[in-house]
Amino acid sequence: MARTVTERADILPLLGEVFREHGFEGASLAHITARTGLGKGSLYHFFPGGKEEMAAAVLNEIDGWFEANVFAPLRADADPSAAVDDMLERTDTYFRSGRRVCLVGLFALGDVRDRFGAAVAGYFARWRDALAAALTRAGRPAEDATALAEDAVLAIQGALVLARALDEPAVFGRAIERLRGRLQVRS
Amino acid sequence: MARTVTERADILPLLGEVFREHGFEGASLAHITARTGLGKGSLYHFFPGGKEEMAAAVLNEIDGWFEANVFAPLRADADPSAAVDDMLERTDTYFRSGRRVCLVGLFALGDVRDRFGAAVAGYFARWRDALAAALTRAGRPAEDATALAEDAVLAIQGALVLARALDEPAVFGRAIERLRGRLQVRS
DNA sequence: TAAAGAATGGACCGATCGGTACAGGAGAGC
DNA sequence: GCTCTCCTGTACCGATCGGTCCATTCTTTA
Repeated sequence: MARTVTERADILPLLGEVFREHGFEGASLAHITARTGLGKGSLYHFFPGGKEEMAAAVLNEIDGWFEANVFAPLRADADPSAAVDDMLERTDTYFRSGRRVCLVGLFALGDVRDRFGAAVAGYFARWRDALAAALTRAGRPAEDATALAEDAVLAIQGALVLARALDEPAVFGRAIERLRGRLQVRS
Repeated sequence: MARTVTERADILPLLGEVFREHGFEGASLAHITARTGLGKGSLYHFFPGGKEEMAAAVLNEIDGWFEANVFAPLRADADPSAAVDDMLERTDTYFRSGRRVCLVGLFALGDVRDRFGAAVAGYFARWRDALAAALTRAGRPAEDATALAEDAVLAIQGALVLARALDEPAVFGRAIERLRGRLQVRS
């Protein structure tokens, strides 16, 4: 049989797309095989745990990307307010300016939250705390930093919901722009 | 056979619960019959269009509630800033202080958005516009009012996502509190 | 009290679900 | 060439899916 020299990591983005489009329950094996081009045999070879393991792997990959590209810089970058700006820019790019849904947020709303609860909660908690740390380092009082950080993370999620609900991606860009103003260090 | 003198309207809240818990795809007829106590015969008697008609009816009921209790007052109440306060309070009550998910937002994220696109978009658009109208009437410049309204609607949705993701309902209350400050008429 | 229509439960349908089993082809090492 | 491991497609499984159908029962009306 044809061998498709596929790496497990190569198909994670495709799996992510399927879960984003259909949710966990709606992402049937038929959808997954169609999108990835892999038969069930290959799929279960790479992910013996089935759909659950696939979703966990995708969540883990997303988490890793944000940890490396967003959270870590917020916590440790020499220039905290530049790190905040970078966060907004990378977030806008990642979510394709509001045309892409947040898989973690999607899972949070559904009943799969119970299955991936720790991963989902950890992702948002670390985002919020890393942003609060950056704002504190930038000179904000701790209390303001915490509130602002929570507000920013929540606004990003809400903007994704509203952009998709209204089928108006520009909503997301406007929200990011407002956040830029709100998170800026007051001079 | 036992007759359960049920009104169609009486089971809408139960249907809402099932859709909220499992999403559209996940809300199986088995779940629905279990929750409502109605057999498939009765269900299809009330909703000949099946699940799709059930979901549409639930969305319509939700929309009606918000239209009467939130949107209309925002547009026409004599005291616009009191209407804004009422909106926040009723929203907090409706979403059980962050313990309840927004079905419209949930549908917006999933692939069912395409099926109920008009209802979903209409709900959020009318919320945003009604709030903008109230803020304008309260003396805000039109541009500020529009931006503030969009930001508030989006923050409510995001707060619901984050509250559920972190399993921390208090997130919602804090978001509402911040909105109260942001939407207040500056004296 | 009899006929009509609304409401009801559940058997049943074909399709699809997630998952398993397995036979066999491709490539690496020898 | 041989073997051994890795990968692959697919036939198949029981369970469940949304939906149809119908005999039966209850309520209403006259």
